[in-house]
Amino acid sequence: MIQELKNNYGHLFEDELLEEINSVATFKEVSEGIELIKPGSYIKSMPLIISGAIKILREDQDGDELLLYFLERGDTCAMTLSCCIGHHKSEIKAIAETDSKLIMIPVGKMEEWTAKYKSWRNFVFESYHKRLMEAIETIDSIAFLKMDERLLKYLKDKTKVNNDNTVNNTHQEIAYDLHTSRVVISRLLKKLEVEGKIKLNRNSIKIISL
Amino acid sequence: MIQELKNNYGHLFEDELLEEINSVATFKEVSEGIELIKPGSYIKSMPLIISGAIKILREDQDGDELLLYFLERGDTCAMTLSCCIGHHKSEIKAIAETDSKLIMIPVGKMEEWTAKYKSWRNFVFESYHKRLMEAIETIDSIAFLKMDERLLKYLKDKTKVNNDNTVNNTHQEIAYDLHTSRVVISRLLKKLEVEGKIKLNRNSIKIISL
DNA sequence: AAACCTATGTAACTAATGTTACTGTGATAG
DNA sequence: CTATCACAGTAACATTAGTTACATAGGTTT
Repeated sequence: MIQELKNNYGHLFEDELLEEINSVATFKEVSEGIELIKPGSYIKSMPLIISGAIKILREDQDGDELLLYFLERGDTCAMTLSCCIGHHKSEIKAIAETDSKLIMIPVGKMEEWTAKYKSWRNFVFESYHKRLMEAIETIDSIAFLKMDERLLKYLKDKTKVNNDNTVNNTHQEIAYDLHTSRVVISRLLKKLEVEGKIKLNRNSIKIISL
Repeated sequence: MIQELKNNYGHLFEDELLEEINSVATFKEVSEGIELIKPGSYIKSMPLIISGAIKILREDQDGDELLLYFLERGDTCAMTLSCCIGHHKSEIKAIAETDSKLIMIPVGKMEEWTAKYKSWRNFVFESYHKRLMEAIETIDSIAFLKMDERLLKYLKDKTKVNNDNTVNNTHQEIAYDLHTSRVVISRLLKKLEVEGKIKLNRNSIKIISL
């Protein structure tokens, strides 16, 4: 694990901290589709993402969903941070977007390290900043963009986090993420196909040029 | 200023920190409508809010606006925090919603205090958490609510932060905050009036029961 | 191959929101 | 007093998004 840590977080944390992480953290591999965090649950450890991608969703009372953002290599979950520190319940849902490798840090250490290591504090603050910006970017999308533009942005984001120019999702799955209906997504995707920007297949969408 | 500090932040910070704040911070009074932060600007000091309320807005390229949330007594601006620490530009706009009293803390001290005072760290983390939650609540509103429900929520929030059950805004101003058009707001407000929930006047809306 | 399931395509319709255009009204400056 | 202006009311229409309903296509199971 220490090697994974050094490769991915070596430029951020000093050796002493890397050693500490190595001695208390546990390594975790998750498969695509695994639910990591449920809304309403308490969280006992904080993930550092080594590889893969995690999808962060908001869920309302009726179970309606909305994609907030993706976490990638080098990221951590700001919601988890604040839940841990403030002992709040989780307000979001996290699902492995792809097979992913994580390093799980026990809650107790985090507090300790914010006092002890400047690099850790910076990492935590930077994480909060990034997440707040992602949340605001999501607000921008919903508030200022129309559904066709949101769909385009979604496809772009997907190809980026999956590092694959084929999006392996059904129209229904996309509709859930964007909080709209399957018919709307099918309609707009068809429009994009007619425009030559994508090629539609069963269970997948080949991106040609966005 | 020390008295204002103790009254409003005494339960959060230890005496030593209160003294430090008192010795380096400056007191600032702003009138309703004053723009405190422009998008794109760099920020040199961080506000602790003593009284009043600050409106935080997002602005897109076209100058279209959207209300994100309000800051009140005891709050600080998480965007400012992360801008200061990460030396990013401001991504938001802040306007005094009411006449407000602020204590401005120079950027340099913040970093220092996060190492030195546990209470300060907790305050900063708690602020981030609150702001992230507010941003997500805003996402909920836009994504899951229809315009009439958003308007109701807006009126409720307004009466709360202003501590006044008359909302002193034109329909156009409300339309800007909710990123819609004046006609839409007039239409929905009229509906609320017919339902007996509000009383419309020129430049103001009397809340009867929401 | 028949039966079945899931995903997608599409038409027709409804609902919500946004736009344009015009009217009326209260406040106020000259 | 009246000209002007900002604000609000409302109708008519356009656009976008959501809904219902059904057809078809591809893949799987039996």
